[in-house]
Amino acid sequence: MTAASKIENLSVGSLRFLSRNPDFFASVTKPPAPASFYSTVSAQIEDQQKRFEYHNVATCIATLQRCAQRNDAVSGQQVHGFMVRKGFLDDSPRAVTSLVNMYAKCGLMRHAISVTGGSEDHERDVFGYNAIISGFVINGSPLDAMETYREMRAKGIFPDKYTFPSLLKGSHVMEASDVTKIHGLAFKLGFDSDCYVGSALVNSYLKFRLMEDAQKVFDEMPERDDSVLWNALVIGYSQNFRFEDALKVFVKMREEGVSLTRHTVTGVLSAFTVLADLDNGRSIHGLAVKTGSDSDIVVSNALIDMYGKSKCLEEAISIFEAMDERERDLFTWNSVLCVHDYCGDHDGALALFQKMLRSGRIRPDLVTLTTVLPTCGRLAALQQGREIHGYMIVNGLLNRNNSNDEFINNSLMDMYAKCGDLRDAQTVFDSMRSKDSASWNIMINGYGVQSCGELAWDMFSTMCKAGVKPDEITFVGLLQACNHSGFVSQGRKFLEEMERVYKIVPTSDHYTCVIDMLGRAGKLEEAYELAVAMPVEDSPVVWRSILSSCRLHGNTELAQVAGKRLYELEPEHCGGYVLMSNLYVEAGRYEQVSELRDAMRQQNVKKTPGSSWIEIKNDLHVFFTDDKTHPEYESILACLSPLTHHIMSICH
DNA sequence: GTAGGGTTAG
Repeated sequence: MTAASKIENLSVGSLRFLSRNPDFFASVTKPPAPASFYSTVSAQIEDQQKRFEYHNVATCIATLQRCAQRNDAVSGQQVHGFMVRKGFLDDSPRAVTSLVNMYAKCGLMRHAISVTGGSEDHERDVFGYNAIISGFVINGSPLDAMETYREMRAKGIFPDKYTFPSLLKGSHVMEASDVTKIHGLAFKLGFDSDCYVGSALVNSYLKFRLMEDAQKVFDEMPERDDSVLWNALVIGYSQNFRFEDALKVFVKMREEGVSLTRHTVTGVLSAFTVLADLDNGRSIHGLAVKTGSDSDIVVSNALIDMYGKSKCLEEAISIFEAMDERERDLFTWNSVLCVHDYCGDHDGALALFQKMLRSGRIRPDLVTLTTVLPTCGRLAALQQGREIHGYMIVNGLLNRNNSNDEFINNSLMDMYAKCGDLRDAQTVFDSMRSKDSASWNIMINGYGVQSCGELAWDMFSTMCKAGVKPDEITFVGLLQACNHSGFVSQGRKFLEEMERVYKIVPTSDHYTCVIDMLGRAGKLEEAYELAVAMPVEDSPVVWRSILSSCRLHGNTELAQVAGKRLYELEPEHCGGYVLMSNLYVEAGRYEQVSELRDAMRQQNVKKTPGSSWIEIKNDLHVFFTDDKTHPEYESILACLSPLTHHIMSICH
């Protein structure tokens, strides 16, 4: 039993008794602990007690603050006993407040409550209420804080300027009208011009997206030289996706000479991260270096995120490498893992994950695992994915009734589906108590890519019956499923119903799926007509798809049209040239082939050879076209040939 | 009194 839980096990009643009978405090047992630890702590406490004999209320308060910082309820309790004996609590509301804060910060709210009265003979004053309200908010019970505030108001006790910031910190569980009411009272009492109250009000309004109210509070502040006030506005606009306003505030802040803090830097960086605005992100990095805030761990994490989301993996890595290994926190690791995955370095992401585990400093949490699972999926690393699943079970990260359930299970399902293990994906899916649209989408897509069109289709019907609204992604999966299974008329029907029945406007992705489906099925004219007539802009993907269908069905005329458009859209990309070249080779038009090769040389287009690979017992085996270098080449071929023949016999 | 990380398609 830990010292803190031992104290928590004393009932509130017994503590009240202790407060009134100071001598009894002396008999409270010392914390149980291993001998070496015990002797050190006990020596420290005795030492402190000796010093207290000569000390006053002020030193007690200072000690309590240290106890709170160190989460050391045991020493705090010793100080408590001493203060009771000396009668320090009787005439110093500040002393009571420090004591309450100490218990609250150590997570012992029941003790905090008992110290500040609550009994009939010992009424709580505004200081006591402030401490309790703040304690509830610190300990994640903002509703209790609100209740305490109402009780205080009902007793006719007026809040002071310290009440509002604490109370408003829990405003995310309130109604917007509560904030307005609190604001009204702060105004009446004249506290709304206090900069702490002001920034708390700005923050609360921003949480409810009431930007104009927040801006008004800010504009009416008599003194605006406080960074926190500005930071609140910058961060608020940023989080509400009003990046231009965030930047305007930031620029104005600079003009007015308000000093930047690490909070300003992270706030404004998050705007540039979402916008993937590398140039401005870099400027902020420069500013962070100038002001010295780049050494802050949160700033470093935000920089990793910014560079990564701008696809500058190397710069993200250099920030990560420059950090002190002991500073790197969970956020750092999660950011750097996510960024590797985002930039397509899936191998790097898995290697880093292994490094994180080996370092032993930071334990992966659910965010880490939900980041790494899709990476496993993309690499088809089923074994690693399974190990992570096992880790989650062993560490009790699953089966918890938390709000992240869908997130985690969706990542697991996706990993299994991408690795081709649809049975396990389905098992996870079936075990989920609540499913969101992503859960259904993952299964629909999973069945779709495995050419299990009917199963994908069934999933879709069940999803609709379960009352989950399909979204854009659902239809991408569904149309893909039709494509892979050759359900041409059904695919066409879904595209038409999307807008008419489900009120979802098809995007270029949806058209691309259908065009690809039509092309593969040999309906080249129809595919071409749709590409020309569709109400969205055409993309290289569309024409590459048509081009490869032309090759499949030997249509050189349409191929030339598609090839021309593809060249207009992306002259530097090799895909179009390769497709055209193969097509000309098959048609025996070797003159055009050499023309194409010249064009490629002129444009400096290079073709990276495609490869496939498989991982067996931690060994990676890679294969290129016409590559006979594998030591087991002969036996692989012996297995492969009958399979190829079998597939061909089914297809024809 | 203020700040940072995660799932589904293409």
